[in-house]
Amino acid sequence: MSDLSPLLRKLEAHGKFPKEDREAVLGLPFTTREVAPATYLIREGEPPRVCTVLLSGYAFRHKIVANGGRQIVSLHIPGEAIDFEGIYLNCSDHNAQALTRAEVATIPMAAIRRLLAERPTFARAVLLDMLVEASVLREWVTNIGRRDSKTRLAHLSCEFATRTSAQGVAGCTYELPMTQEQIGDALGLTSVHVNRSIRALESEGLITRNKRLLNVPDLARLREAGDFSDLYLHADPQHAV
Amino acid sequence: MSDLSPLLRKLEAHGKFPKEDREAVLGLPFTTREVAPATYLIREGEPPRVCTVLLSGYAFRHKIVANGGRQIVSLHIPGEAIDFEGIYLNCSDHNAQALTRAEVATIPMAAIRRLLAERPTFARAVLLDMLVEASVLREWVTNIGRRDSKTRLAHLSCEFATRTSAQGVAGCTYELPMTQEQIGDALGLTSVHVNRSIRALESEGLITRNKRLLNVPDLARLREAGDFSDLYLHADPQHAV
DNA sequence: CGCCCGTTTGAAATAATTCAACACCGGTGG
DNA sequence: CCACCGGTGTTGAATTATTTCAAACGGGCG
Repeated sequence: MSDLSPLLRKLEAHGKFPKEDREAVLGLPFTTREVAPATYLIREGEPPRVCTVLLSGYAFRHKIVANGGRQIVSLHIPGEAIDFEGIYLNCSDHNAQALTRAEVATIPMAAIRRLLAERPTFARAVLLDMLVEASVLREWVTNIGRRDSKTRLAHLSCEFATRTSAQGVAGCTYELPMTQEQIGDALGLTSVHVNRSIRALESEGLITRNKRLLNVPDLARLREAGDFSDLYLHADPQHAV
Repeated sequence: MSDLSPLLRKLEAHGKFPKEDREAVLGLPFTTREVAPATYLIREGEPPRVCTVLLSGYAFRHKIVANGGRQIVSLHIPGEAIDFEGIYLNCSDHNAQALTRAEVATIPMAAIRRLLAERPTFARAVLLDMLVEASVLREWVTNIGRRDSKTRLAHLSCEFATRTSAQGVAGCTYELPMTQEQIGDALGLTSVHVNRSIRALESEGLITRNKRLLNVPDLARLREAGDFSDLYLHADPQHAV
């Protein structure tokens, strides 16, 4: 049986919870289900009644623009709650879909709100999570707005490698479970250009590939190429007060 | 004498505070100062000891990339706190500067944290503010990643018009207090291209200008051109639970 | 085996940048 | 008072990055 421990692990990343908060999180009511790739988890415009947490697998959020284009605005790894905004906002401003086959838990939003009011450490962790999410979004704005395609791609690779390994999901060889079209939608590029950028990084020896299994022989060099600093991820516990 | 009422007004946008929270916010210790345009309010890498609130004037946050480019990641109007992330993160991941001459209040971060622990309505408003900020950032990612220059510019104009008029700062003729270079840095474009896009909007009759004073004769048309929906601003009190 | 989705590649078209020059305007100092 | 100055806005021409369109390829799966 699966439980909410991935969520707890994520929330405790910046500081361990006291016993009561720990138990309160693990004691939240929830149901789980297994979903196929591309299953919608949130739909823009709908009121969120439940909070969805990724227990395993990956997910992404996206928005659609007038000309039909799609922009992926965030990627999510196991342990992450993908709709904390539903806590106080009653209208979703974006969509979310599973990227891979995934196991998700759904928690009634009311239970989350109650915990927020009763358990200060939990409330703190949720706010902290939002602060970090905003920081990541600022970096995405910067990445898309001011870096060329190769740099953008290298940056995204570094971010993914860093986040997954911090959560113990993957090491320096990892699967980037996205099609090139999805990568393009995340970087504000077309899939064709993503393909050319990937091959450029490959030919420079910055990455090697075996279908979607990425290998980064020299992370330092890729970070250099991607203008990547992990400061914005605020993953270092020392960086939280 | 200026006080923190602009901050209170902003925090109360989604729901009035009870008397105690109200007084607690207005009773926060603070100092004010007048700053010139371009004055740095936050520097990347530095630990935030104080929380800076805009009482009047405008400000922006930005990040610098390896090739020297700058990306503006958010704009701020009176009443907004520009570094809530300092609440729990002890290292700034971006810079902030005044856009215009501005009056800013600085509040010791410790006082904010104390209030967060003691006044639930205040804590809720701060979390809500972060949720909305994240939503705006997602829209910026989308705007920069997937819309062409004219649409991007129209969108930014609509956002600015909507946000300022919601705070009672301006109406449908308003000053966009940015140079074309700054607009470019906000949209991921060059100043030259911003200029051409502005003139294109002008020639289509979507905006008229008198130096930096913008006039929008038909907001509905500009919204159409900018693929703008104000849903993501979550300004409607009904949208908050 | 054949089909479908995703990848790869080339060539042409387009959006945006770069570089350069000039106009404008408010402010400052002679 | 005028001349100059620096920052901003405007414009054109050349260049570059990225997109678009189209076609072929490959591999996994029914």
